[in-house]
Amino acid sequence: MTKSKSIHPEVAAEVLAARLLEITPMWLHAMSAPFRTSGEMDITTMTQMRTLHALHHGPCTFKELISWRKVAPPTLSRTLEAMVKRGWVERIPHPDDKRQILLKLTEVGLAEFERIRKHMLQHTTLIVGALNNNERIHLFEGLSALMIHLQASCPDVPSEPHSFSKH
Amino acid sequence: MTKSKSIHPEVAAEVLAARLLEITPMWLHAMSAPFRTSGEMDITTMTQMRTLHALHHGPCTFKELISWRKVAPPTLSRTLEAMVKRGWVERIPHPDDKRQILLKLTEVGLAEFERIRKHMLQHTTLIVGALNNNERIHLFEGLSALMIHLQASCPDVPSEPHSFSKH
DNA sequence: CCTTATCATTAGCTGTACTAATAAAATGAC
DNA sequence: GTCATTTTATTAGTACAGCTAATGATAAGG
Repeated sequence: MTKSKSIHPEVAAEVLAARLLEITPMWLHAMSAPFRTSGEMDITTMTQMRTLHALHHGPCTFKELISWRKVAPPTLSRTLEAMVKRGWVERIPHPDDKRQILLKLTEVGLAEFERIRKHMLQHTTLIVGALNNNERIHLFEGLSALMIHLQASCPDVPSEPHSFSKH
Repeated sequence: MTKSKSIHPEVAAEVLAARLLEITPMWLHAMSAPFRTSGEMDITTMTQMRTLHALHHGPCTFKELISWRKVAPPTLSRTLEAMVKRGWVERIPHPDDKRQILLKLTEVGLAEFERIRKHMLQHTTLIVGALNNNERIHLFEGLSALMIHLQASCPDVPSEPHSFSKH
């Protein structure tokens, strides 16, 4: 029981992949359901949450954001339009290139990000609280390993917090 | 190394939750990116894939589908409209209640489901293939435990394949 | 029989994704 | 230095997913 190796001497990549495909929709649903019912946040604004997350360490250019989110420029343009209208994000002229823009979280935007993040963390904690410590260890270890490999192609934030015009 | 307990004597639910929140967007992106670039499937049609999955074991009523997907009736109605237009799903009159309808996969719909499923499995296998066996064991064990708890509130398919008018 | 409840759809809103076309600014060729 | 080219963000237009409110058809109940 304590040593899983004795139970599963080997887990084929395909078996693990199947499990991941099974659990992904369930997980998304479990994670987004409370927001949906509370009317607080929709699955559709997960994308806005990602954008808030990208900016919460500091400003970033439009160009970097589309490259990180891997979306087409008009898609981000629209998302930003909505977020600017809500007072979460500011468009700032780029000091070195008038074509480009810098995106920066407002105070309100940062507060909103942290509020939602806290809410999501509480909810997720409640879900995984149903696991016992041994199960949590397995999941944590496994996810951490997966994350390392995913991060190579998909970093957590677009890049280091910027320091423009300091050269 | 072989016994994770010696490394992590305890993983707080909140720590695990934070990791899950971190990895979820990365995972979604890694999973959907190739479909997006190939134009084969979009993140937006994940919902159609779920609907196909719900029906691939047999017909199901509209009512059951909205209860399983936990979406508003008009949402499913529209999704079905698109899927019917593609020839993947049929609307069948309910034998016992003229208000209700039964949804059934067509041959084409089933083939499409299995084709996409296979494609997704191959891609996911490629991703988790980067993990070593020990990591795969952890992830598999952890996900399996999580799935059991999620399944209570979110079953894999709406219900058993139906057998109407057999009573 | 006639009111009420249930069921699926339509209409109309928001939001995310795409491509194609556009306007503004930077870059390069000459 | 001027003009063509490239780069950058936006607008226009389309498709899809989510919602609520309103509709029409059918079942159920008084």
